[in-house]
Amino acid sequence: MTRGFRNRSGGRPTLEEVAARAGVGRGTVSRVVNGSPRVSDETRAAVEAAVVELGYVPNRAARALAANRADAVALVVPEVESRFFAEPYFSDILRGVGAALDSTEMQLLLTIVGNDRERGRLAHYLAGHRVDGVLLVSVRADDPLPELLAGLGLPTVISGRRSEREPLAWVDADNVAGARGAVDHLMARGRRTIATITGRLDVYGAQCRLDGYRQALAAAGLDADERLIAPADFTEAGGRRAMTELLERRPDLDAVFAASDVMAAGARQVLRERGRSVPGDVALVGFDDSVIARHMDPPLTSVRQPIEEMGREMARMLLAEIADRRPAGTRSIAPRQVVLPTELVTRASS
Amino acid sequence: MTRGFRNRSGGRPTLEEVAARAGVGRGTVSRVVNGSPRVSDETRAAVEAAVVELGYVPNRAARALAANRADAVALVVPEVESRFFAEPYFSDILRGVGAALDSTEMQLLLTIVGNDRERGRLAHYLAGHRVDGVLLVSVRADDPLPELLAGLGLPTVISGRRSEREPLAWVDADNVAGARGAVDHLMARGRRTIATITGRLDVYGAQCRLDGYRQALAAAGLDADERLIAPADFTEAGGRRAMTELLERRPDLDAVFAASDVMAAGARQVLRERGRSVPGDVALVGFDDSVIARHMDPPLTSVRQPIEEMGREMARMLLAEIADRRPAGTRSIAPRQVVLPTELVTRASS
DNA sequence: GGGTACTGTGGGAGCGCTCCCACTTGTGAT
DNA sequence: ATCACAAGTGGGAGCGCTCCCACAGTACCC
Repeated sequence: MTRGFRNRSGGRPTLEEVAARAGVGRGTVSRVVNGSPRVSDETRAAVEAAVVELGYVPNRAARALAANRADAVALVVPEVESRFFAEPYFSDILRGVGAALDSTEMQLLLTIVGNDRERGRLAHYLAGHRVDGVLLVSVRADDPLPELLAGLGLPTVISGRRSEREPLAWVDADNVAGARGAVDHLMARGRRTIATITGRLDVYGAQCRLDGYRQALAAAGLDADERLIAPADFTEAGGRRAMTELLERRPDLDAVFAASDVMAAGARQVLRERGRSVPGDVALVGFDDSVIARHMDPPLTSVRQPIEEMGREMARMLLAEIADRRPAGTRSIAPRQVVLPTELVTRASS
Repeated sequence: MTRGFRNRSGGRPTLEEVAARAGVGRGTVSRVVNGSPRVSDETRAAVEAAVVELGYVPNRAARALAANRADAVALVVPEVESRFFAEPYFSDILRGVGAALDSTEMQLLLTIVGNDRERGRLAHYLAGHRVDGVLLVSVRADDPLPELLAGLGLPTVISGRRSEREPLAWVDADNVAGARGAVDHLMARGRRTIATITGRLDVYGAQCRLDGYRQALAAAGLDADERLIAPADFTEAGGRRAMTELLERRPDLDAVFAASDVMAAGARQVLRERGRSVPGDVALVGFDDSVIARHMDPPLTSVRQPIEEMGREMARMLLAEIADRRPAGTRSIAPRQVVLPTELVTRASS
């Protein structure tokens, strides 16, 4: 069985060969493969048959070169590698992004930038026109990466606003409503003196959670004593410190809303040391619904963020943004902000 | 400031422009950029200056198309996503692979195939000539993936032989020597009745660890009682079961070598229930040096595999293999098998 | 002096696509 | 019948590279 013709790429069929087989021109095959509507049904069927018979798979590089695109997006995580693997947050995001990209020809590049050297490499890399867009996750407020990307003119979607006026396209959980829901839940359980332990208030999300706390109390016409608010920093030690303060200032408190599970864990320790039972004396609610929430004693009521869904949404937005920048676009005015609802997971601590 | 000329790719300079700037031909710039030695020093300097001035970065797609390659390799993990994130093994491998690829133009594609549908997608993807090689990690003996890759003629490196006669290029830890070292250590501590809990013996690595155990005993002229060998399956429950058996068959044993830390943890539980102290009554050694080894009570002596180094070595091998298949190759006869030494991490359990 | 061998260099051809323009038909309005 | 216009199609040009052949220049040997 001799096959006279064989192209360079090891026998892989090209567009041209498919065209010959189907008895049509190159352009037509291209249209079919790319799902253009301007092809008659019979021609389309003939081409599709040829594609299957020959086992044709488009050459990525040729397509990318001709169309001046990369067919790839990067998921950039400005975080040390160890944290990337330690936090379930990232695996959830990755799963969501992966799911959204699954039905696409888009390739996902995972980029973990742990230091400034790697940040420089990434910048150089992106300048080389190797991705069509960037998904930015877990960015600190002072990171120069977003500005850098904006400078390159690369479509970018960020997870979690960095401020109220986030210039980049973003998706975020509804931190305000989540916090409000947590406090409402506490009030519904009959608690009246509800304290809160906040995250670092230079982080926008922490600010939102505090706002939600305030809104809930205000709506219920409850005591809005500032002594019930203890600022911390998202760490366990911070949670301990804040809880200690709170107990000193308002020994009569009967509930605590912590802006993260980790801080709630710190608070729990102090509560135990001081002989306050949970939820008997003090009800406790956290935020994030992380693994530790399930493993605490008693298990912690917590506000769950739809992380995977956030990842999926980010990818969708980015895809839309990329499509919008392409010449022959079905210019769809992609949304540039998406807020996803949170969910209160009730457990024994409240 | 009007710039008369602007190419399609948004002002990114091309080879041609660099050539014009440096006053040389296209070929010469290509040679410089690709590190060919056949360029005079002065020409090279001129070109390099032009590259820097223009901020030239080669267009990946064009290069891939012209050179008929992908400039990317895939790290394929046939495992459900949750396990990928749960096991530190993968993050270590990834770190090693990343390190080896860092100095390269090679892009790393992380592919987690959790089921047969995804396996099919991967096959189609790879058929599309999108990677130059594949790194295969954590493959079960009955997985069809390796054969599939071999069929595609893709350079492939696997971590851990699947059998003694592994046809693919592989890198593996020295399981035999690791096990032997563990048992030697136990003997040096004065133990004489040393049992072992094996992994699934259809896994080649488990077989090797058992061999190492046997070799160590044989070399010392010690009791090679088959009743001291309890087969298990790498799980904690299996470790418990095996330990229970062992205690029934040889209540006089004074040491146990488990072929994984997880099984050692199971054994530890049974030992505690039966009132045997560790290491007082029974010394315990595990394998893998995983997180749980450090967190056990007492901390577990364990055989450490150089996982990150294995990842690095895999990437090196793959790169060499790919280079060997390229036409104008410095045909270097890349090694196709690498065995890396293990290391005994001594802790309080022995 | 003419060969022979290098080293260094320029540039044509071509990789497999997409884009777009030109062309052929078919359809309906005039 | 004529024109206008859409739908459907073929194929040229060109994306930015690499490969390779041709050729100039220099060096060395008989």
